[in-house]
Amino acid sequence: MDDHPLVREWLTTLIHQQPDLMVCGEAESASQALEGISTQKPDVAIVDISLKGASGIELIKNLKSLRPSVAIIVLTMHDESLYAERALRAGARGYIMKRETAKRIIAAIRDVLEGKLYVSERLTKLFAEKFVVGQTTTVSSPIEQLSDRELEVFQLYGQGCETRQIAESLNVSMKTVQAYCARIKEKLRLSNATELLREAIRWHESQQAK
Amino acid sequence: MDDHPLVREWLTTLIHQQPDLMVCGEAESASQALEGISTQKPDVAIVDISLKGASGIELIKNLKSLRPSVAIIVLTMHDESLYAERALRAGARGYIMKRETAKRIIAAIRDVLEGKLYVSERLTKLFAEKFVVGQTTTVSSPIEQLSDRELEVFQLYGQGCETRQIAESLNVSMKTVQAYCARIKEKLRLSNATELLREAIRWHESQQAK
DNA sequence: AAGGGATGTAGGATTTGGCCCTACAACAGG
DNA sequence: CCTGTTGTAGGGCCAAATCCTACATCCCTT
Repeated sequence: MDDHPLVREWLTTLIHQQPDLMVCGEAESASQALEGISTQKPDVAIVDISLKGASGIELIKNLKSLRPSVAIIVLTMHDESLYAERALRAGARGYIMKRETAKRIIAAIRDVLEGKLYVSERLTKLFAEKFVVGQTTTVSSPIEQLSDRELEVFQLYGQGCETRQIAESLNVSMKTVQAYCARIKEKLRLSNATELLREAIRWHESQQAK
Repeated sequence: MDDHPLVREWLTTLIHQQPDLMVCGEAESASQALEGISTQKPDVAIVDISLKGASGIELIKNLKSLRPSVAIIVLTMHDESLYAERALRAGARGYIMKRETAKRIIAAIRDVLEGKLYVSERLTKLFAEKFVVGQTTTVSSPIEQLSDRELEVFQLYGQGCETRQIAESLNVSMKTVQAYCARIKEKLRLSNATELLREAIRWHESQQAK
């Protein structure tokens, strides 16, 4: 599932070229995906975590709880160092960036079908290191300290959303969003909404640039 | 040219399926693109404006000045309402979002090869309207339309000031600053304070970069 | 010269949203 | 088991955004 028809088309073609794989459905949005997965019962679901509306992490959690048997692969342009860990903790079995080659993607699908975890070599090492160290060190950016939900609202602010819109797109009350804001401000040591907004926008722009 | 091999692969395949079109090169970065275009002399260049390093708009300008005969199509995930105008003013002949279908993309290439401009219907209308309304004086950036005072507050917002501080440093009442805001929003077609702040910060950062 | 639009300035009224405090259930980890 | 973190949200207060209106200046055009 991906919200760019282009990428979906490409992926479908690619997978069809493999004798042992088959595409049983595509989806543009989270709800479509959930529906398709219910009726088609695939072994693997490939999702982008930058979907319209809310977060992909949330989607993964939903998928996982509704259809635990479906292995989820995240295919996205977002940088792995920030999202991979969250995605995997949320229940994904693979994380691959769009900048990887076709071969890799097929390899990832095969790995995951066999029950293995698929992540880049770089990440494997990083996880291993983190595991050994016990997470005490390596806080490169305070943004990593944000919880999933906090990060979501942070991102949405960065995209130019307002509190109301964020609340709507996450299906929670504005009060909740404001509570997240308070926690974000605490974690990032920001003193007011303007600063938060500024940081969110900066961060968003810098992500964009990658 | 695109920095996701995936998208490049897909595009190449797609174009090769057309009997009348041919891919003569790919590039991952701006410099590669300039080099490839110099040696291969294509009729059309398809570029993403979210490349590593500098701005894609800048790249378009460079391409345009170095190889005026190459028609440029922007293929990107960035929202047209924000970038299309800049891209076209910078010299591109087409703007299409990745979320469009393959057909559209091929159609865009054909249109541009024939010397036509390719933009979405929505944008066509928007441009037409803008044109009719006037604006004969080629405003390369709508920011140039701002009056002195308006620009001052815009800049101050971009630097991270808040309304109160701006009012103080200009020695006027907050009311006045708010009035400027209203006019800025009108001129830049922004609908609320958050958007204004976003644009101000963006603009500030981009000035910084120069 | 007169009239019209843009500009600098600001008040009033209303709504929205930010901010502080509190709360509570679920879950995770020590 | 207890404590901390996370997701969720209500109440109340007040600052700020929004909407409307106003008016003096200055510049441009008819």
